[in-house]
Amino acid sequence: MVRTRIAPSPSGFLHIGTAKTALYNWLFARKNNGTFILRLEDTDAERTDEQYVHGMCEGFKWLGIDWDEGPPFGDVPEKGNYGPYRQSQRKELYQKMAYQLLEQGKAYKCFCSKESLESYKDETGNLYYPGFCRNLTPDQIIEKGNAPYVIRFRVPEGETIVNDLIQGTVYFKNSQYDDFIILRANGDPVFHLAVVVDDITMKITHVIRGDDHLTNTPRHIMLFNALGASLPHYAHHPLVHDEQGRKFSKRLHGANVLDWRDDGYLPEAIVNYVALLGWTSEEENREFFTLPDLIEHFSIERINKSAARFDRKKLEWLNGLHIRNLPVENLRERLLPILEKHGFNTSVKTKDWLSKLAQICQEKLPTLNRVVFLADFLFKDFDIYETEAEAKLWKSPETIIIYFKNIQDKLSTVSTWQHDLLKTVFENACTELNIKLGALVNPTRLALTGKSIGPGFFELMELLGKEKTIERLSRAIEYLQNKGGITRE
RNA sequence: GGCCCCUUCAUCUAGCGGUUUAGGAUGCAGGAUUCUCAGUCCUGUCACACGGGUUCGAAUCCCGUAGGGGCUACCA
Repeated sequence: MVRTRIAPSPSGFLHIGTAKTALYNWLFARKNNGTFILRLEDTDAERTDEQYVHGMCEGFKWLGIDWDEGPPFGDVPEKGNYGPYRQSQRKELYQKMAYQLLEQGKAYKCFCSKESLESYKDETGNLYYPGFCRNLTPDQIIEKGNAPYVIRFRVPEGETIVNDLIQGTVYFKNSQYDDFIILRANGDPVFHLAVVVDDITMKITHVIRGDDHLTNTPRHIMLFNALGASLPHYAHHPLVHDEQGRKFSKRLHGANVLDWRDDGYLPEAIVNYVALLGWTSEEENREFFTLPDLIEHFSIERINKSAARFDRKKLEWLNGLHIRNLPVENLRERLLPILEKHGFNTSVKTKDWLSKLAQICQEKLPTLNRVVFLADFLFKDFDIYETEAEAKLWKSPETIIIYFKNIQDKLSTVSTWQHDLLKTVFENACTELNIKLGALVNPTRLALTGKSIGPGFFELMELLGKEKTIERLSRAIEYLQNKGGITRE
């Protein structure tokens, strides 16, 4: 039975890198009918904040990464039989294990204060615990009385081998690790102990995580061995870099997964893109994957060893692809909150009307938010015409006025306001005026929408409605007459 | 600094000793379609970090060099 986990520290929002790790763990579990566990590594009370806990869970939910076992979230109570799933609630367990190691002589009490150790560094200038308390006699320990102490792990001699599913076999000399602390003076566990104890007790079979943990893994393996537990399989994947090739800083927009939601990206696209950042399908040249597709094709063997840069442009392309892949009704529902957020009242429109809106915008949307630009004129009147377009399309106001009056007359007699019929009306007008369709459509688009670009013209006019169309034509004619007057002076 | 990992077009990558004039995608440039934009289709642009080996033969294996990243806390 495969059991994987994502173990974030709730000291910030859901980082894109954490999302990648979560996704890989989730995919691997789903692929193997295993269990995916969410565990919060909140042993550092200083840095933990409930709002981050909430943001992370919300982020996972948004991405579609659900957990089979994990702490309570919102209305959902704790799930799973290996809880609690917050390290802050498992302190006694860690202490028990630490003292077990202490009794077995695999760990020892260290009475050195942090300050007193500051001057001890290795040849290279790094702090390195010289082992002052490593061989204290029982009498010496009794002498210390109630002096505060930490528990340090007695790092054994020899070497530790990491057999990694992605990195291969990596050798580490134990001598490069000093006797690290496993239990702090205040009784809190340190990350390494907590991780190992949890992975043991939660019966984790596969630890998939960022390769920033690769050099921590020997410590973990030594602890597993000391605790007499068998090792999980390890898979260390490369980190996600920003567009400059550097570590994806938390301060950067986009580091927070929910930034993408706010920017109008689909969770499907984020998941697809992030999966591709360091993994390829065995199916060559395929890039479009839904979550079920990913479950079907995912394999650890095809994860790369080199770090990948984040590329917004490619994400945007993929996002457009996923938007176009959505059934129109689905797209409509996703567009509604965005429209509402911009103050457009969608409740006065029919479902059918809104579906048509989604349909005429669908192939033009790189992001959902773009709908605001493409369709704002359908919800509110505008006060200015796009300047450049006006200069280009309404170069000779007198002529345009003639066009507009002509088409306005014809439109006012149309009884079935439907795009195909409207097109015919325009075609007739063009024949009559002896101009090409574009020569009439483009200036009219500016009159109706205030812009030179937008959805298909006849479709847009259908949604605008007869009354608004006639009204905006009148407004444009009036505007052009005034303008013409000024130029004549 | 030490230890560990990485290095194919601008970017994500395929490639796992001969099938490679190194393939795909994004981007960029151009063309076609067209009521604008977009989409779609077509064409073009662009790479094996460097230096040594091994081999009949290397992007693929080995060793150096350079560059990038990670770890090096009573953070995780």
